[in-house]
Amino acid sequence: MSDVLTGDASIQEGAGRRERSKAANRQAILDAARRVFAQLGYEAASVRDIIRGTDLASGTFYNYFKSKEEVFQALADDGARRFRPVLRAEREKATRFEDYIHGAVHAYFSFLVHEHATGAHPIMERGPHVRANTPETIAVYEEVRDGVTDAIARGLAPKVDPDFLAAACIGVAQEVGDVMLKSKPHDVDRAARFVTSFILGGVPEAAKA
Amino acid sequence: MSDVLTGDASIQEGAGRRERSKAANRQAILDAARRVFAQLGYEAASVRDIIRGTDLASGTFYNYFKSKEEVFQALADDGARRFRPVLRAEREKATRFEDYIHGAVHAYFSFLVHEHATGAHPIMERGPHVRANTPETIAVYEEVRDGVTDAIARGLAPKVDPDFLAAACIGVAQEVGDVMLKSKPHDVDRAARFVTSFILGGVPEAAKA
DNA sequence: GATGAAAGTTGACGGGCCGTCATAGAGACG
DNA sequence: CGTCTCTATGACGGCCCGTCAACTTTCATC
Repeated sequence: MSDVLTGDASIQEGAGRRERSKAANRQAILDAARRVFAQLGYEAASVRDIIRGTDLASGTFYNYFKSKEEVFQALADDGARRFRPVLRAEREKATRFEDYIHGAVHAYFSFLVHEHATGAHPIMERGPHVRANTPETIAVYEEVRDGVTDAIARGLAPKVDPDFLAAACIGVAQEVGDVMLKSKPHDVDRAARFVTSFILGGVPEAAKA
Repeated sequence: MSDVLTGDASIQEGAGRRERSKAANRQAILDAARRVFAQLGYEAASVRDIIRGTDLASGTFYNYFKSKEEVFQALADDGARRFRPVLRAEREKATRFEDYIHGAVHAYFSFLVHEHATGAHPIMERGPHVRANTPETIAVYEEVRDGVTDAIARGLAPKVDPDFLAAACIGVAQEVGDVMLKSKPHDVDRAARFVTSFILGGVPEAAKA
């Protein structure tokens, strides 16, 4: 039930009727938004489309979110918020740099496949592709950067510009992740091995430059 | 005048009045769109905003483009169309894999900095980040994949899944490119060295996996 | 040049979505 | 039960969308 990967954000039951309904409405909007974004794509979707996916009135939407963009960010934020602890756990679990990278990459790809299955699919095929830059998203970026900074400080990895390295790791993971999602069946292990090796090979070379 | 980097697409003069005006209008719309997207961001921009940036009437817009998205794609397409030959030239010029990678990466970063200076700046800071998937964009992707496939075939690089490798290269270049653009002054050489080393280190390792 | 067809431009129009707001209704609390 | 507060509602003015009939410009032909 409390699987980190699910976004159900199980509604807290111990509270007044008021608060429960509030949480339920918010969640209803988020759920509808996920469906609508998946179906029409972010661009084409309208606030009205989202609200029509619930049993709420149009005005109610604005009690919860300022705009379509804010809903999207909330969804992205949710994802990042669920994923970051996973990443951090990998960092703390690992004693070797290789284990950290592989753990993190593998976790990311598993996460990707899971989200992909949860109806986020068509959004990637349709129109301009859209990526959020929310606090939690940024936090994930920073978690990665801290991870590598930490590894360098502990002498597990050679001295490299952490900003570049974090960017490089994220870039490889994102793009290879996309390729993996486009080919079926999704071979998480193969992709993770590729990316891990690629990064681990790249780091010492980058350190020399 | 015929600098590959400029998007002026110098209007052909040897043609009827009709065609010249058509080309001029199209270009006017594209120019206005570039300005408007840069100023307001892609999301916030409206077709009306774009057309107001020209001396044309609203209806005229639709003689040239179906939608805001199509203009955006045309801009992306233009960029990709100008950049692809540069990439191909690097591929044909290079005799060693390292030279190809470095040439390509360096060219890409130079291109990035140039575009960045041409008012594409604020678009990256504002709202959800948007990336196109146009024929020419895809062609660039394929050019990269062909480049690495070719290198592998000629024995310049170890045997690796070309799709993964192309994705990895593009991912690293894109993300590190973003980081480079965010830090001033833009140190193209440093970023290019980093990415080149990273990739060249990663490839042989990835080949083992 | 004069002329008619073809191509292109224009801005007004119906329709839809936006975000707001006055109103109504549903909890909370004594 | 009364009252107060908080939330939901949907109608409203305003803006943008994409279309289209009317108009203007270009071009081929005589």
